[in-house]
Amino acid sequence: MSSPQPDGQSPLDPDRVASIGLLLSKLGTAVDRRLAAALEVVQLRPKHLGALSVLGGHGAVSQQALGERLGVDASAVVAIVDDLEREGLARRERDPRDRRRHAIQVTPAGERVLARGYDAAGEVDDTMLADLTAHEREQLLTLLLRVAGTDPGLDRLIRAGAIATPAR
Amino acid sequence: MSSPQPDGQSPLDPDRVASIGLLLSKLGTAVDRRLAAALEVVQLRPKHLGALSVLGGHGAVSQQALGERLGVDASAVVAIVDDLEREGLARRERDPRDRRRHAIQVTPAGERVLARGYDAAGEVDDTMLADLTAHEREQLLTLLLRVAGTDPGLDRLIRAGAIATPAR
DNA sequence: TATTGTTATACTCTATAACTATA
DNA sequence: TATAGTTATAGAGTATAACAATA
Repeated sequence: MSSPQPDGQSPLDPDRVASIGLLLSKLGTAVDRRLAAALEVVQLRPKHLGALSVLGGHGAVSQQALGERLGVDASAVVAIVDDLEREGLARRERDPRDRRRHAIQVTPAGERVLARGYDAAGEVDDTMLADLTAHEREQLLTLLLRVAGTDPGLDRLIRAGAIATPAR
Repeated sequence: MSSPQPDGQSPLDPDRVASIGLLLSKLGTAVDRRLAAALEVVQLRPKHLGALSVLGGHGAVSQQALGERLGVDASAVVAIVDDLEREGLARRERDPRDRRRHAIQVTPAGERVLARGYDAAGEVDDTMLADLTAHEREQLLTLLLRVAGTDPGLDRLIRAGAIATPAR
């Protein structure tokens, strides 16, 4: 093995420097895996949590609007809402003022599942951020939000509430 | 348009708190998209850059070892090495001491493409981290590395060199 | 004509199981 | 028997185009 560093410092080759982008990419997939596992108890997938999260709170939303906020294609929204409706977590209702539109409503059951989904996301945070102090978490969040702000799609997603959970 | 916020400028609801995990997940996919786009000029996909990065420097590596370090399945390694070999970026050679094993070697062309891949990753970093000072980048990297350290698979990946690029 | 939702399709990525050749 | 590599296959995610209903 290569010589390890004394404390939590990185054992990276000093001639090389880490790419934060590559690290974010790998961290993202690791989080996805953990999140998917944590959501299994609620029989939800990450995309459903994202959709419920954006829908929750905001009254009725069209599928078009939901897709824009989530940054996913309209055809993908159909599949997601199909799933939510089949599980009784959301309802499609025709918008009487524009009968092309569906107004998606989260059901009370959907709100309850959403709350449990938030718990699952909180567990993932607590597990992965266990070594960080509250101050460090705050620092990390602030920096990540600033990075996300440089990406219009991410910015929209965040403003739409896709990463917000109720204060605990 | 009966949303509580007047326009798209709404900050986060004070009654809700952002999940760093959810944010990391979304950031990861955003980075993936940008990285994939930046790598198109080299006709490389992110997974190929990851493989070349782990292979580069470490002489000959078996596909088994490569898969473990990348955290991907052996069958996926076959496809990746197939791609690299077809493009002349790596070679499979039988290990004479155990003829079941392949020793994967990066070719000089592979090293050149790897260098350009690193450039692409650097561009993604520079774009997404443009608003951060050098000190803040350092802070962010340190925090992210500590978070990654809590995940055995990520830790292995990082130690194998999957996120390292040459110092610039 | 344009827009909303829908369906069909295709391509990528990932994971699993079965097969082969070597050990 | 066990291991390294390979192949086939199935599932989920994502993106595009074509279509029906409605505006």
